[in-house]
Amino acid sequence: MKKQYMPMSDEEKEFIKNYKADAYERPSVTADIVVFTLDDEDDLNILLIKRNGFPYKDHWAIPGGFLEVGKESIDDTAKRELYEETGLDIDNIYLKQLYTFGNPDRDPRTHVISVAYTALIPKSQLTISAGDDASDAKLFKIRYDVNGMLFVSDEVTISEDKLAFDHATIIRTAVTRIRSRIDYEPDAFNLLKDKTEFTIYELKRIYESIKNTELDTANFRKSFTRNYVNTGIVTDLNRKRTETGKKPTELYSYIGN
Amino acid sequence: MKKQYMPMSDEEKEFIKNYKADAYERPSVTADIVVFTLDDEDDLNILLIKRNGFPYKDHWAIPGGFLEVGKESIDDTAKRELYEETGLDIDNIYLKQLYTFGNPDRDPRTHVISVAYTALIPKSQLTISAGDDASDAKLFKIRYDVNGMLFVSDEVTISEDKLAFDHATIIRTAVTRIRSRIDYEPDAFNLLKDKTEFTIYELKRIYESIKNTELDTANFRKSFTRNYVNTGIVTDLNRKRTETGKKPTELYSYIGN
DNA sequence: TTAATAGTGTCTGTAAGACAATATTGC
DNA sequence: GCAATATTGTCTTACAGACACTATTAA
Repeated sequence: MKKQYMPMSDEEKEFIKNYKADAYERPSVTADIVVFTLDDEDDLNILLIKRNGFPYKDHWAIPGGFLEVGKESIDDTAKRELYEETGLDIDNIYLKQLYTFGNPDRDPRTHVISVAYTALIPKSQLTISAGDDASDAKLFKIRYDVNGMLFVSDEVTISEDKLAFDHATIIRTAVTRIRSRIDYEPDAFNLLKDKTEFTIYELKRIYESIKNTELDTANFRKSFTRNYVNTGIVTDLNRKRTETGKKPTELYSYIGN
Repeated sequence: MKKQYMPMSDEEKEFIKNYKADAYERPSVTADIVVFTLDDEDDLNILLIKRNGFPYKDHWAIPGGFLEVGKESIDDTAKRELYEETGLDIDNIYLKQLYTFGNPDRDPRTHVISVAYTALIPKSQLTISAGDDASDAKLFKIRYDVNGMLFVSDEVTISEDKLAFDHATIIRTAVTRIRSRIDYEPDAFNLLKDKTEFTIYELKRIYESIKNTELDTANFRKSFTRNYVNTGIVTDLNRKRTETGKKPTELYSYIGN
C-alpha cells in the first residue's frame, strides 16, 4: 500500500496549512447504488426508493447519498448508504464501482457528481425499508417497451422518464454492464441464496435472468465444470438435495479465488 | 435524451432557490488523464508532467485539473485539461473514463475525488508542452522491476513510489484496463499514425506493444480479417505501399462502427 | 409404470495457436 | 539468385451451441 504522503519542507507544510479549499467552488459528490436482486419468480429486480424531499419529491430513485468529506472514501460512502438502506452486512456484499456521472445540470440544486455503484444481493438478505430520505422502498422488475425500460412492481409501474435525476441512464448503464460481465466473471454467484450450498440449476436460473434468455442445460454444465469446478473456484460437496418427485441434484459450494 | 428537469410546484421552486449547497462540506473534484502513446521504438509510453506547485512539488504526475463547477461536465474537464496539456483536437480523440478514486487522504490539501480517464493518442499528434501547473512534461516508457513499475525516459527514471498522489495506482489500473480491452475492443486503431491508411503490420506492432508479447503474423491476419475487414470496420484500400527491398504491403482504412 | 427433472454423449462450426510453405520486391 | 518481408495454407486443440439419449426419484 502507498504510504501516507509526508510534506518535506517547512515551506510545503506552510502551504498546506494555509491551503484554502474554498478558493475554488466545489461540487457535491454522491455515491448512488443500483441494487440488483432476483425476486421469487427469478426475475431480475432493482431496488428503488421514493424520495420524500425536493428535488424530485415523490419520484422514484436509486438509493444513495452524499460523501462525508474527509471522513470516508467514496467506496465507503456507497457501503454506508447501502447499509442504511438495506441493513445488511456490508463486508460480504458484491459492491462494485460502475461509472461516474458529472453533467452540471443533472441535479437542479447544484453541480452534483454521482459515483454510481452496482450491488448484487440475494433477496433473502435484503431488508427493504424506507430510510430517512425516502417515503417508500420497493423492488421492481425490469421490463422493456418501445420507449425504453419500465420498472414494474405489484402495485406500481414506472417508465424510465419518471425516475429522478439521470437515474434511468445510470440503471441502463448498470444493466448493460452486468449483462456483459456475466459472460466472463463469476458475478452470478453473488445472487445465490446460499453460495456455500447450491445446485447448478439455481445458478443457471440466475444466468438466465441476467442474460434474459434460456440456456441449454448440457452446455451450461459443461462450461460450469470447466470454468468453476475444474479451476477450484467451486467445490463439489458430494452431497445431493432431493425434492419430491425428482431426481436428486448434486450440491456445490462457491469458494472464490 | 433526458429533458431538463422542471420543478413542478412553487414550493419546489422556492426550495431550490433557497438551497444552500454550503450547508454540507464538499470535496474537490479533478479529472486526471493517463495518456498512452507509442514512441519511435514502438514501445508503450505514458505522458507525465513535473508539478511546479505544492503539494508534491517537483514530483511527476499525470496531467489533470479541477472541475469548473456548474460550467462543464466531468468529461469536459478531462477534454479541457487534455487540450491544455497537449494542444490537440479533442473531438477526435480516444478519451474514456477509467475509474474514480476517492480516498480522503489521497491529497494532503483536502478531500479530492479524482475521476481518472485513459487517452490513446498517436505520438505524431502530441504536442508535449509543460502547461501552467508543470515545469516539465515528458513521455516515459513503462518498465517493470521487482517493486512494480518504472517510468523511463532518455534522461529520467522514476520508480512508482516517487509519483505524486496515488497516481501510480491510477496508472496501474489504466495499464491493466487497456491490456484487457485490447482483446475485444478496437482500441488499438487509435494509436495508428494514420488510421485512414495503414498496413496490418503497423497495427500488429501496436497490439504487441500493448500486450507486451510477440504475435504470430498468420494468426494476427486471420483475426484481423475476421473481426475487422469482414465486418466492415476496416476497408481494404486495394492499394499497396512499397518499401525498398521488401514485398509491397496492402493498405487498409479504419471506418469504425 | 409414469411424470418430472438430473445428467451424459455426440456432432458441428468457429476460433486460436503453432508452424510450414509460397510470393514479391530491390539489389 | 538472394535477402527480406508479405501472404497463404494446414494441423491441432478448445469451446460453444444444438440436440438426442440415459438415469433417478416419488407417487
